[in-house]
Amino acid sequence: MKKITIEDVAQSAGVSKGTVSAVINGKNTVKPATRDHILDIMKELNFRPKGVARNLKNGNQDRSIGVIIKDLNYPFYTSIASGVKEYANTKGYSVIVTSSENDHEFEKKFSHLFSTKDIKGCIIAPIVEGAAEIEHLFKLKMINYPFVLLEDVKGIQANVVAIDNLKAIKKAVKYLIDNGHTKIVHFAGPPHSSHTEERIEGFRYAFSERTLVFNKEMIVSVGSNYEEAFQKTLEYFKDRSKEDYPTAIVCFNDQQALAVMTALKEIGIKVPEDISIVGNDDIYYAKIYPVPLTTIRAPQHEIGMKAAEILIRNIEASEPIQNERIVLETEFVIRESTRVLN
Amino acid sequence: MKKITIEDVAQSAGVSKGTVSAVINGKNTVKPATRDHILDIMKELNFRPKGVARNLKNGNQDRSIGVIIKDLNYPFYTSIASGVKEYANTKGYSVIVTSSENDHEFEKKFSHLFSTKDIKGCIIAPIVEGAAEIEHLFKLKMINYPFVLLEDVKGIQANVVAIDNLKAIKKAVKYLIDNGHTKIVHFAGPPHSSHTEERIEGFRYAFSERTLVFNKEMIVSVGSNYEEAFQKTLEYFKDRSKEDYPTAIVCFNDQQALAVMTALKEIGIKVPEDISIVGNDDIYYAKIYPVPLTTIRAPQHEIGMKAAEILIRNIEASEPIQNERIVLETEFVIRESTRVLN
DNA sequence: AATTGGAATTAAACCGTTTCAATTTTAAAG
DNA sequence: CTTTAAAATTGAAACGGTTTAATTCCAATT
Repeated sequence: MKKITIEDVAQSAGVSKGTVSAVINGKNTVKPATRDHILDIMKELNFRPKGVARNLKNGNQDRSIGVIIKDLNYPFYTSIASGVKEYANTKGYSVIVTSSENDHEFEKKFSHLFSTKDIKGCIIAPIVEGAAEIEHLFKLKMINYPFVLLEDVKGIQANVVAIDNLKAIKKAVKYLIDNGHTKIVHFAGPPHSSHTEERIEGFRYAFSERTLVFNKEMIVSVGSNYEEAFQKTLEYFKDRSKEDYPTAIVCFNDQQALAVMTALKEIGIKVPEDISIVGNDDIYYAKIYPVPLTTIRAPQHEIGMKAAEILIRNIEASEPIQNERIVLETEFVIRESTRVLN
Repeated sequence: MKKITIEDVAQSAGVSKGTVSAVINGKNTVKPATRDHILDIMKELNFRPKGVARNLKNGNQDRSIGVIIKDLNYPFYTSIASGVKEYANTKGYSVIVTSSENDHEFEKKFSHLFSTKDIKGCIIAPIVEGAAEIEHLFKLKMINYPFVLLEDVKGIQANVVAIDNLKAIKKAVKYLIDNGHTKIVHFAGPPHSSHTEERIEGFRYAFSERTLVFNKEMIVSVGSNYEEAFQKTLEYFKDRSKEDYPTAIVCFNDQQALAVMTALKEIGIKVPEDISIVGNDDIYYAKIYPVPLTTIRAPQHEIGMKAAEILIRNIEASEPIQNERIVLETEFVIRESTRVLN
């Protein structure tokens, strides 16, 4: 089954390629009768002009950039994407977004897809695992394809717009310590993620800066997936006597926090009376959680705006790329899921 | 500032285009010294190979489809997109999503973008306004570009995967009527949207089927934007005596319902004790609203799956498109924001 | 019937890569 | 120093449209 080309249509209709092209592009130079005839043939042959070829000659004018996020359904990421969109639109760029679903293969596929489809550049929330594969990023660099990372990736120098996770968690933990919490626990994110690592580090540092002892039972691997976090929370409390309950749990992110709180409710533990909960991200819905969530706000919109700004500057520069690295501040937002103990 | 081509690089490096091409594509036939030299020149000239041209020759293999939703931050749409993704992935298609932000220009732009970038087909949540502009859809039809609409659009015959809004609302309203609610009001969506219209119709029909009188004060235009809905709700209750309060409000969607409930809380009206609230869509967060929301569940995931299925079937068919129209059922989910009065 | 000019159509050049058969270079072997 | 095979490189064709200058068509006018 051969691909139908404009040549086939032209031949079949007994006209030249140019005329068919004129019809496709809605030019008004074609006689109505001819036009209709060509349209008929196009339909009959199921002719689908190849976009790529159409763009080659004129060098398509519409500018667009891509965003690769990790989860289309986690508001944290869509908020970032909205930020990107807002800035990009002011500069006349369209933005298209894709989700890697935390699958490395997808990240690779999409970065290739973008660079290959005349998307002028892209913003990537990279999947940073143990032995991170980064060839695809090197490939982008080779062809001078502009991109911005939303997280540091070891082994590659690139534009980065990130947040200071370490500092953020540290602030939250210190707040808890300073307000009388004695048994604080961190429910950590998915293993091998740099976010997870950074947050654990921040947690430790808070203890050391308050000259308190840290021990590794304070870190519980719970993940960020809702179901998983829910189950792991249940497990955690299952064989634990009341005296061993933590007074506060610092969660990996707001999604996990929701799972944790739901699980706690199920087993009759009250938030914040029995246990205080701190989230991370401050997604849109955190404030309307059954117990409004105390959390660490990442400036999602700003992250997106800033990344877009850098990206577009790179796209429009004629000189080779000068990498930038920007770290945005977080804000500790106190709501009702934490309480003061002293 | 002329665009740098592979020719320029070749010339500058003193080799042929073929060799440069080999370097770009990581072929191992190039002598390391040559390779490095070419790489240097590429960097120096800031050469960015044009994706479009790269794809022309081999007819790019990776298949992808696009989704145009209306709002990246409304979970209803991202859930649909996830459904699309799930099905598409099983068939080896990548999916990229864009948001029109309810702006017709964007919808037009994106549909053009997709058809022009070798995205094999697309799924559109169309903006259906009064005098809907649909030329862009006709353009797609002309070039036999496969697409699926998530809502009927008057004046065009196309693939459609929709839900029966009318029936859904009717069911909800009848439930309220049958459970003793006497003063029911509908907070309608944005004007000129077919969803808005259908829901108003459903509301009327419920009354007529219960042989009750309907009057148009029962319909209040509130919109779906959070801020707007919040304000309009405040206004609605401002100069109204308690006796004139409705016993139940049927909301346009869950986002609006949240705004309404938040506004009610602010002015001291209790849900569901004073007023019952029914949402629409059943977005992920509806069940964790401060008062878990009674709502009409649209099978978001299934909508996406089905649309993807039809789209991909169309993409892969060699015959001209046979339009399909599928209407999915909704489900009335009773939670805690409504109460029985008799 | 010849002329004219605008409308419709054509043919060829062009866009910027990749591909691949043909050629040249290189290194190893005789 | 040849020969040979393998490695590296070249150059032209190809991809499938769009563009535009040149040409043909056709109806109106002389």
